[in-house]
Amino acid sequence: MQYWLLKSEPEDWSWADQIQCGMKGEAWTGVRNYQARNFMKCMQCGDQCLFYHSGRKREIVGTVEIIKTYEPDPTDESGRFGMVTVRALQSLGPVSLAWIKEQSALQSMVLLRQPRLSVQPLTVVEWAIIIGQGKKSQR
DNA sequence: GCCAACGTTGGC
DNA sequence: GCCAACGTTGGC
Repeated sequence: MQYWLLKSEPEDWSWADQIQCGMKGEAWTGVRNYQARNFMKCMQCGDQCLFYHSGRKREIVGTVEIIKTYEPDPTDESGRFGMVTVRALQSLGPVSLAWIKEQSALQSMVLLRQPRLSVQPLTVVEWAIIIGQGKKSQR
């Protein structure tokens, strides 16, 4: 079981959108970066991911689960990139990028080192710290 | 709106 | 195969 972080511009695909499609989930299309693609190829059903809003928001707002592994992305005409399918698991109180930057235990997160990478691996520790904070800051 | 970081493209 | 030019992403 692996942990990941997925980034999305809320204007394109928001946490509210993700929740709205419920148990059937939604295809995570549009990744056009080889490093991100390679991480998606490693994903297995049951792996869990933090859902991060990039752009204006810059915060983690929930978790999703992989329910379908890597397959070709029909929105990619070149045929080079693929997608996975994810469904919403739970909402979290927002965990902001600013907060993450303040945590000494989170300084090695890929999010801080490679801010442009849209699919990233997480360590169990990073996952646990952020989930803890997300539950604490809920409502 | 700006800019740094990074990825891709294309000429050589 | 190198590298300059260019485009995109995303934080500030």
